[in-house]
Amino acid sequence: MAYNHHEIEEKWQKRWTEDSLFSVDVNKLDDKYYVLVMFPYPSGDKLHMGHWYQYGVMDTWTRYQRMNGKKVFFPMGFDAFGLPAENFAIKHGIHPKESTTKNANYMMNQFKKMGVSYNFDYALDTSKEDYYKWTQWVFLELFKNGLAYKKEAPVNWCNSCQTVLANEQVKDGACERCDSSVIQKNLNQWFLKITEYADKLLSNLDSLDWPHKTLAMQKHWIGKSTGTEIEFKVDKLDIDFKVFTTRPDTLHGCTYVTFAPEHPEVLNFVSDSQREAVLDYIEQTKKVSEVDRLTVSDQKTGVFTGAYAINPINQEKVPIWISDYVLFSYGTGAVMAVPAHDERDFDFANAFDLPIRQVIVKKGESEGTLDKAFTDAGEMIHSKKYDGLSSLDVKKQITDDLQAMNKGEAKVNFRLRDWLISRQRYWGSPIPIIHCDDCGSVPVPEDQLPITLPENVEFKPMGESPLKACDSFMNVECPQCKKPALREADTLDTFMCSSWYYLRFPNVGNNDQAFEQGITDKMMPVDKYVGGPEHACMHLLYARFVNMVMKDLGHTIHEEPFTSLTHQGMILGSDGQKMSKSKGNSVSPDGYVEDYGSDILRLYLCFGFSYVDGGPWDDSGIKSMSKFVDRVARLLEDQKHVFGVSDAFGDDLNSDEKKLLFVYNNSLKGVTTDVVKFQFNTSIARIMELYNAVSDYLKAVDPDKQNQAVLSFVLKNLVVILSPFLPHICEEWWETLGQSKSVSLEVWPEVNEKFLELDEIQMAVMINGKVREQIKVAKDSDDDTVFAAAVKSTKVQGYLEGMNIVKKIHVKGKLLNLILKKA
RNA sequence: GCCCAGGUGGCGAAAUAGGUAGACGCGUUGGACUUAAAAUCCAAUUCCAGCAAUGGAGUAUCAGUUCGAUUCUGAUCCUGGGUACCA
Repeated sequence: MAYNHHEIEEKWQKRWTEDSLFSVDVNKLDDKYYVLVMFPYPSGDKLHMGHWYQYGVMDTWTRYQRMNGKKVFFPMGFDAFGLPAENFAIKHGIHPKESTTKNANYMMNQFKKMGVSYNFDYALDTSKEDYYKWTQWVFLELFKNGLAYKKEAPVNWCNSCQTVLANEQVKDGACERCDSSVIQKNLNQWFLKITEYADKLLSNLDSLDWPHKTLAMQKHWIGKSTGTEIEFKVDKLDIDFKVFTTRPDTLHGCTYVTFAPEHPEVLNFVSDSQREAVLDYIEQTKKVSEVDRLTVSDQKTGVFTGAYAINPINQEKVPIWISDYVLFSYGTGAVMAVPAHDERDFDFANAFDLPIRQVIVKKGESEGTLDKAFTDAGEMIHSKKYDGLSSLDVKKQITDDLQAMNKGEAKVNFRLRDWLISRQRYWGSPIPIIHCDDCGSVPVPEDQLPITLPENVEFKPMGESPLKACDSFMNVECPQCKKPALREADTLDTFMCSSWYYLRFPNVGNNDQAFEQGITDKMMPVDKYVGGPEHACMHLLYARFVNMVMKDLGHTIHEEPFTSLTHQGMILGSDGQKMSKSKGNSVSPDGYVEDYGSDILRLYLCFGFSYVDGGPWDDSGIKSMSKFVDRVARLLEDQKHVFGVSDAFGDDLNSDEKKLLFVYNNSLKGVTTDVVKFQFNTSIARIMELYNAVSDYLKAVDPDKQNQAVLSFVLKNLVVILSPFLPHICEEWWETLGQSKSVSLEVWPEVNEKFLELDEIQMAVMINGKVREQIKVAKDSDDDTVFAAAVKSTKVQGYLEGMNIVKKIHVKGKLLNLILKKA
């Protein structure tokens, strides 16, 4: 049963398409099972080994689900807008539309050659008008409901990409895409109010079947913190300001107040004598922030403003400073400094000789000199009426008291910031807004969508959107007052495209709506979503947000888009480093597909790694996959004669046959439970055990005594079980064995527990916790029987000599442990 | 610094409601077949000692709980991921 992988791959791919074997019609699909793998970017690198790992192995998983009766919807598309195509265009002078279309077509072809069972009828491309028309619609829905707004704000600017970035797209102060350093710029940009959904984004996490790690990352990224907002007054001036603190219990220990340097209020109370120093410092931080305000240093800097604040709890007058350790963008941009109980305040107070007053001590201890801030809870001191109380209780009391005085209230703050979606780049969806001098930002009427991206544009990055230079695009009339107006020139962050694509898939081809509620409510949520962990705080957060908004606007009934999430691991270069062109360690799958075939590469990717971990690429194992498949092929060839025989066998089985059926059922059980858990490596190990058992049986039993019915049964099912892992080869085998229907239409076999119960079991005999002997006993033997069997062994007797048995521990079916002591 | 994972043979990895550590595979070694090689088949393979039977050690390190710990508890070290003054 030798095979030519080129021929059979082509043959079966063609057959699958002709017979529409994996096609579904979402209109007729009830009780759906929506499987989605994060769609790729159509880059010039085509499908690389990582893609194969992600898409090939997930296809196996999906084929398995289908054979288990799931009515699978498994679409695929391209996240085609984005910087790489644009940069490629700038470098080589090929239009992004041309290069992405070419790459997408090529990659789609690769998918087909891979033999994946996608619903190709539902493919989409985010850079095509029939898709981005609706991305623009999604934006307008947000805009019309007050969730999109434009504001002047300090934003992250990547000089190399010549565009702004959302907070999530900045990693360690560097651009997530190109790794060059990010600076701050004040610009007027579009934001989406994701912060309005912070609470729901956080609380819903508990209901998701997602990796613990990812939930933790999102939780941390959202960063909810519960505290108190306290109103201070500037001494001698009619200025009030608020500070946010999670430790209102330390309010009596506040010995100064610090403002962020860019806080506009500062200029209203700075004293004349300090004005110059303050302005200097503000200038200085502007410069520093452009270099690396990101690096945390213990060396605190700051300047006294000459003004004083009045602490509302005790009317105490404390100095107001400015320092860059206070962030303008978080809380109120000003903090009450309690050096005794906050590490940053402590460092600052020491640097500038400010007083440190301890107001909490460890319970039962008295006040001492602090060599660092005491941040734990404890017992109140120097806090007037609160003295002696537990600081934990005082948090609430003091907040209540402040509220009664109208000087404060409980407040929740989030670390999450609004999502910046403007990009000063060409290759993205235009933002459907028209700027009119009289009417302001006017949404493009829905019937005018899509705002088509013009093709004849000079798209060299110049710090502002290339569309700005395209007069025919820019000049329009205002939809409201009909006066001349200008289009928004920025394009949408590509994360906007991928934030709703799962809603579009079941609706591909619908030209009247982004998604039809009847279909969407039926098809959503995605039952299994798979993709890389690098999207934990970007795509996965944005998608949840957009879906939530769509639900609140009544377009869908599901609040969470992805019920269950799994991250595949990453295939690294053989040097253990992330594969990249610049490191020269990337590995192409194409050569292996050519030499061994798509099935063998897929099998190796399943077997050689644990799926969620990934690991360095090493091709020394791929040959062994090929050898294994050859062995199975030879076995089937040798046993060809049994396939004409009925596979019905009776109860009259000898021990060899029972043994074979034990391994068969045990392997099947293992594969059945492991595949759903993404443990493809152990699944294949179980199948190899089955092969070994068959081969042992054939060696142990004379050919004329071999039970052909049992063999026929086991071998047929071996092909069935292998088929999700080797889709083409198994189809070919299945056909050769005389089957007329596709093997992928077979129902996954059921485990027969009867054969997993053995009459006689092997047990370990331990002496003082060490395994010394193996005995065989009937199953369900009681303590005495097992003990009797154990002491029959001369080896055990040797250990017992001159010893007393102190204790016997019998774990049924597993072991007997004898605890001995010298007599 | 903080948070979260993880550390098991020469290698990829299995096994955790506490119960025979190393399944399955790679590699290596020996053997069969062959004029020879490849392919295939058989056997061995955690380490140390021993011809062997066998004995001892062993799941990052050190303690602890237990008849019994890769699994539970505490401390330490290392690797990876996240985060970076969030008040």
